[in-house]
Amino acid sequence: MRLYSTHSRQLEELPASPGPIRIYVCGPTVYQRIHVGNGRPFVISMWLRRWLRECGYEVTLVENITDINDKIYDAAQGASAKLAEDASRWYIEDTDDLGLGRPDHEPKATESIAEIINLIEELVGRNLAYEAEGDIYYRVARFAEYGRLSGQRPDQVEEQEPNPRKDDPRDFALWKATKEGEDTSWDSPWGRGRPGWHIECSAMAEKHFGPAFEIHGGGLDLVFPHHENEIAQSRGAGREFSRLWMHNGMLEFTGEKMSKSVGNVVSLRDAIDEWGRETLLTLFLGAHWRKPMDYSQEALESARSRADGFREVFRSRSEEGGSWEQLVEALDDDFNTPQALAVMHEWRDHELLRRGLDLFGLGSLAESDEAPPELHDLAVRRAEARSGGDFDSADRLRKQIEEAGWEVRDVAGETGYQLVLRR
RNA sequence: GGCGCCGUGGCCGAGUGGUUAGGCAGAGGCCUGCAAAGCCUCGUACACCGGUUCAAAUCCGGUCGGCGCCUCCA
Repeated sequence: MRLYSTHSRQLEELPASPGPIRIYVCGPTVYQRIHVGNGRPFVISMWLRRWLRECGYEVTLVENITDINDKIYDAAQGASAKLAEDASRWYIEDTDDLGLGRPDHEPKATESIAEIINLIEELVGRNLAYEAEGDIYYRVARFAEYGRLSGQRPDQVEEQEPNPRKDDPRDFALWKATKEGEDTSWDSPWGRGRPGWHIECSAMAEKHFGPAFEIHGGGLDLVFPHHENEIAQSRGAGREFSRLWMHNGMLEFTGEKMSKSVGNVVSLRDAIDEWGRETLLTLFLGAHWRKPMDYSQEALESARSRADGFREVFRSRSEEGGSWEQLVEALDDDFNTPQALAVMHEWRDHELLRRGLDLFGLGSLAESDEAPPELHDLAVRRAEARSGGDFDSADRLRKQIEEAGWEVRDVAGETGYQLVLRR
């Protein structure tokens, strides 16, 4: 199987299966309900894990929850521990409702403080980091590879607000001394404080995988500085770190990135409640993981129609044709889910299609809806009315059935019928 | 300004040198008491300008446009 890596900017062949594939994905910073865009790396990584296991790999998926962050302090107003805990729970609840299962491990930054401090000490010991008034900063200029992942050259990075504690404006914080208004902090060799934004991922990846692993994932917007800094920390400390970098494209809302800072967000919770998990997953499936994805009314309606189309297949006769190999071909080529979706649309073999949909958590589309007995009574009465030529009664009965949320369809034969739940 | 991704028929979206993508929407037809569903038929698309080639959506160069990142971001 081949996957595109941001680092090499080309497709890379995965080691042959069977073999271990360790995947670390950057999960969300939790300070409110996550939005649909935050759900994309979760969905993609869960699908990828299923597919790699299908291919015979031994996959371990670690997806962190960052529960220490400036945003949390800002949003919590003195109750950051509580907010982080609540928001972590919302995240689990909302992604659970996608029906794709859970990653193998979901470490939290707050549960990895010891590892974080150890790693920082090591970086200080290697003279890659320095202390300044209780803060610890990474010395970017000392790490020759800095900028390799993002293609940024350190001297071209725009200068930010000057921070007098930094030797160099490009240096980034590994540890921040506690400031007023911050209600969560830990002891460290440099006094009370808390980790900077990037160090937790380096520490947690190593905690679960050791010095090297196969795949690191996350949103495209994390390439710089987040992942660049992770590389600086981990490789600076002598670890090989990730071999392949997968960055998923952003969700767009009227041509603009869906982002909390832009304010054009739809929560995953609302999206699931309004459209259902099947429509949402079908929408995700129709966009290649590396490309931007349009989240719009039209796109959702189209996805819903596609999902309904699969339901229809299971309502008609199963027919031979199509092969699993078609799906393998699509997914082995950079995990091309839009191609996989196109392939499945051609399948009329129930068993084959169900297996394909199952892979993406859409096996529920194969399940038929069982109408309540009273609707069957109405449908039978309608069929009788029809065969007796009483079409006024038949139409009235059909309307009654529709009002109950179901659709009655005639099936070959005078009294045959099918009841279908309207969605 | 720097780094990167991308521009395919009404819309979404595969496709990296020659062969049908697929879906959604739409039109016509078959079927049907009428419907619904299904099935059949219908679109000759690849931003623009050059170049390479027997052959280019696909390779090369340029132009225009969109999007992301450049220390809050999935």
